[in-house]
Amino acid sequence: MRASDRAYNVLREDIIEWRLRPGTVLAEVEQSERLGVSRTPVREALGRLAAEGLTTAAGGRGVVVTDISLDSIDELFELRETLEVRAAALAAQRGEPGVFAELHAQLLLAPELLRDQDPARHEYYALVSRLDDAIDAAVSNSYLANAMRSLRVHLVRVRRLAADDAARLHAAAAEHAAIAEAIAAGNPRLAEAATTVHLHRSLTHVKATHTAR
Amino acid sequence: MRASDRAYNVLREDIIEWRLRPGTVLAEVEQSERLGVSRTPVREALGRLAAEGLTTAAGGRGVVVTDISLDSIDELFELRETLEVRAAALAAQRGEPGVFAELHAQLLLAPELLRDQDPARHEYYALVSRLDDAIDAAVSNSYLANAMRSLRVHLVRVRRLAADDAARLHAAAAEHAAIAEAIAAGNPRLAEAATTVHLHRSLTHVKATHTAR
DNA sequence: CATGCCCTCAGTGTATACATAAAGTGCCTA
DNA sequence: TAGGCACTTTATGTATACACTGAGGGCATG
Repeated sequence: MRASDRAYNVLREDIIEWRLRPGTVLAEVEQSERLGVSRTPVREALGRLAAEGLTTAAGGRGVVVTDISLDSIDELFELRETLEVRAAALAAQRGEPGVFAELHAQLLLAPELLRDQDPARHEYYALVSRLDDAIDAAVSNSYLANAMRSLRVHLVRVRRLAADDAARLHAAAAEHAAIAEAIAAGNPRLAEAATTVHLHRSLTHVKATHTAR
Repeated sequence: MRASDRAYNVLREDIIEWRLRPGTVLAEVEQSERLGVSRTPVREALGRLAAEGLTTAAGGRGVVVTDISLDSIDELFELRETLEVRAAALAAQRGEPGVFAELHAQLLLAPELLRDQDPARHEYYALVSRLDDAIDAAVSNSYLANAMRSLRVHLVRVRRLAADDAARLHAAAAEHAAIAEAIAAGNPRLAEAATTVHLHRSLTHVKATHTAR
C-alpha cells in the first residue's frame, strides 16, 4: 500500500474515532513525524480529508479538524433524509426482492447479534452496512452513491458521539427491517415512509444523548 | 495566487470546456511542462479534480478525464432532481420573499438579456446563478450546499454539450421565474413542482440535442 | 515462425532541500 | 505603560532528485 494511503487511513480513523478532537490543528511536519512518512504523502492525505469535509483549511496555517455542532447535525440529517429517502424509493422500484427479503429476515434476528458481549457491535453494524450496500447496488446511480458515501463518513463521527445503547440498537434494527421489507415488497412510498421514520428516530436519539452530556 | 490553484483552475476549465476530451490521459510531467509549474502543484490539482469526479485514477498509470455517457446524464439528473427539489421546498419555507420576488421580476425580463448578440449569454447565466445562490443562502445548509456545488461542476460540462438555443433559453427563463415565484410565495409544494418540471424539460432538451449529433 | 523471458524506460510515489509568507514576540518610542 | 514596528521563527508552498513499479518491446530459443 502507498504511504499516502496509510497516512490517509490513519488520520481518517483518528478523526472518526475522536482521537483527534474538532479544532485540533494538523501540521504537516508534526503528522509526518508521527506517521513516519515524509511531508508529501501527508499533504496528499490532508488534501483528501479536506475534500471530504473532515478538515478545513485554516487560512494558510495548517488544517483543523472540522467541528460537529448541534446545528451541523441538523443540517447533516436534512441532507441524509433527502438522499436516503429517495434512495429507498428507487431501490424499491429497481431492487431484486430476494436480496432485501433475505436482509429483512436477518435484521429480524439482529437482537441475537446484540446479545453477546461484543462492545463494538461489529456484526450488527456489518449487517446494517450490507443493507446500505444493497440499496446502493439496487439504485445503481454512481452520483447518488458517491453523495451518500461522502455523507456516511460524517455520520460515523456522529454515531461515535451518540453512545448507542442496547435499547436503541434493538429499535433501530426493527426500523431497518421495516425498510428492507418495504423494498422487498417493491413499495416505494412505504420505503420512503419507513426511512423517514428511522431517520427521525435516529436524529432524536442522537440529540437526546448529546445534550445530556 | 498559488501555483497549485492556477494549475487546478486551468485543468478544470480545460475539462469543463471540452478542450480536454473524456478519456484523455493527464500525465504529471506532461501537464507540469504545459502549465509551467513543477509536478508538486500539478499532483495536488489532479487530486482535487479526482475528488470532484472530473478525473478518474487509471490504475496507478496517470489519471484520465471522466467520460459523460447518456446513462451518466440520467444518473446526474436523478441526483440533481433529488437535491434541487428539496432545496426549492426548503427555500420556500425559509427564504426572504423579497429576494425571490426581485429575482422573479428579473427573470421575466430575461428575454431582453438574450436579445443582444453575446454568444456566451454571460448576463443570462449570471442571473440564473444568482437564483442558485439565493436558494443556497435561503436553505442555509452547508452539507446540502456542498452536494449541490459538486454537482453543478458536472452540469456545466453537460450544458456545454447541449448547445442551448434561444428558444430553449427563453423557456428555461420562464421555468426559473416560476420557481422563484413559488419560493417568493412561500409555497413549498409549488416550488417542488416547478423545479421538477424545469429539470425534466432541461433533461429532455439535453438528451434530444445530444442524440442528434 | 511463434512464444516466452528479460531488459529498458517511462511515469508515478516519496523524500528532501529551498523559497516564501504569516504570526507571534520583543523591543523601542511616544 | 501602551502601541506599533521589525525581526525571528515556524509553518506551508514549490522544485527537484531519487526509488520503484509496471508495461512494452526486442531478442533468443524451441
